[in-house]
Amino acid sequence: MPDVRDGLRDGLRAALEGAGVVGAPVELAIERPRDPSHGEWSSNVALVAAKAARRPPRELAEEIVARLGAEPPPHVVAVEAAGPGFVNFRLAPSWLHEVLAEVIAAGVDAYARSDAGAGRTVSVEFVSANPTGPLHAGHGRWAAYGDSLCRLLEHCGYRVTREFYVNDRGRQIDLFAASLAARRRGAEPPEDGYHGEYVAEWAAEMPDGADARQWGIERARRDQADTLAAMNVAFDLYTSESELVARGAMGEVLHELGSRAVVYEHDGAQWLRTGEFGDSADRVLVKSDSEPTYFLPDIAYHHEKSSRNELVIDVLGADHHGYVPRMRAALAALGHGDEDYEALVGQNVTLRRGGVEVRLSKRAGNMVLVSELLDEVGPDVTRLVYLLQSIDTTQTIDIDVVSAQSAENPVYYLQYAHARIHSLGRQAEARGVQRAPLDEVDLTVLVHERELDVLRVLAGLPDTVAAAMRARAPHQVAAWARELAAAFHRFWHDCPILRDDVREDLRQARLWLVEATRIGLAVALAILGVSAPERL
RNA sequence: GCCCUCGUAGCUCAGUGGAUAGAGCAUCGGUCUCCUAAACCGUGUGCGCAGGUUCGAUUCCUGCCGGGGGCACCA
Repeated sequence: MPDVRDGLRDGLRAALEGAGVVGAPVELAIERPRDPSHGEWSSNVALVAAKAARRPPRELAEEIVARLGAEPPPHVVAVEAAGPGFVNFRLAPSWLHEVLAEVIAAGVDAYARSDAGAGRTVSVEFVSANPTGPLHAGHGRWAAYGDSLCRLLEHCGYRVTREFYVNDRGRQIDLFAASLAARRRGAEPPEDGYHGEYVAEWAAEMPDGADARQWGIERARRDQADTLAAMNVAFDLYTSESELVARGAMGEVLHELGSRAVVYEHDGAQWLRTGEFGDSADRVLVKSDSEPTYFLPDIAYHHEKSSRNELVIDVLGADHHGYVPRMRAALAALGHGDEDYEALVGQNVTLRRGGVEVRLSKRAGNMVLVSELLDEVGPDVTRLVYLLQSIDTTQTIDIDVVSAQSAENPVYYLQYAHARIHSLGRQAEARGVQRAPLDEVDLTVLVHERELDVLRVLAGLPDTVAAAMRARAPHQVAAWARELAAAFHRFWHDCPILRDDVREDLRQARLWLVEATRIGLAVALAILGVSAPERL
């Protein structure tokens, strides 16, 4: 896809050479200045090349400007040296008309795509909630985040497998089964068991003679799968811990580690030398009672994932951050490359209702389920709310605000833009207005600042998507969508389209501008996994 | 005690090694005989504190203070 910066970069390189700066390893950044009065694009060439050139940056900038002025790159109407030595470009609106044509040509399927991933395989594990209960609002964050991250990676040319690991054996399961069985016979669950209301509800559903463990796991998994489906999240691969163990993966990986001489015995237990691979201590693989710790099957699973993927990503909650060094160490001990494993640790979610914080606990009463959020506000709002914020900060979801049918709800701003676009389509149809083919439309009539602002935002989507992918930060796409919505609302307010007093050529160009906006919004929403209503 | 993470406007949050740090909400005041006013326009003494690296730090590093999370032969 053509990029206006290519021409600017070529021009800058030539000017730099003309100025006698040769061979300097210059990181040539061309960015949008924060202050629009500094032009459309700005480069720091002179600042970074000054040292190699042994000249003051401002002076170097002046010379570059003089040389560029003599032979300006495409669309450039003025080049200026500014500040400590920036080179600023002023461009004709034609560069934005080109952007509009590109967006339309690419369409929803192709705009802002890249092949940065080059078809590399990546496994992304997320949610992986224990099959001991429904998904709570905290899990919802990882469901929304993990799935959108996958969409981002796919958009950038990775081959993604969405993975869910089911811890269906071990102590938690024992407790869950015991709790279920106890409720079934009308007794209290064990002290350290599961006391949530759902346990009693599920126990009431349980058929006579059913095995509480097996039935309970299935019940929990079905509940979680329903919730995930309602959130528009679909996993490619569920891996059951007990099946993994049953097929001998645990013994195999233990043998593999043993053959690499990184396992030793101490106090009757078998330890892995994770301390030698960057962890703060060695870890137990097999306890002195011969029972494996949870860690061993986990290693087996990660070994397997690493063997069938070029990159392995785990999405984890903050409470699991301590787990990262040991898994990283175990994978290193198994000979996997350090860069091929990524653990993304996000902060927790808290809920607020009626002005008070609701703690997310598996203990009864105040647990807020994803399914409740879904019931209250629907899947789109639920996902969008999760994705509006970086996972690096603890998120407080105010249920009253999120469920409010008012402007206070941050989701509506975005949805309203979408609804307006579709409303325009309905209006146009009702009035018999049709878009002429793009190559018959004169886009150069788009010179209103509101129109150009929309195009400027649209021009930024490919960069935004690429950056969001690299940063593993889908919320950046959400932020971009809000920017686009804002630009669109302002355009809408100032630039009528269907009104009788609008010239036909301008109307046509604006209709295409709206179509490009629709495409940009659709691309962003697809990455977020959100669909927007066609009317509010 | 050790480790991770966050600290930006009244609130909820974006943001960048650069030139005057943004958006929504809230406040106050404007804008519909006109494609959706859930919109638009105006209204703001904010990067926790102190050092360091850099031509330039809110951004990177160190320390401190404050919030959250974690430190098992539990998972």
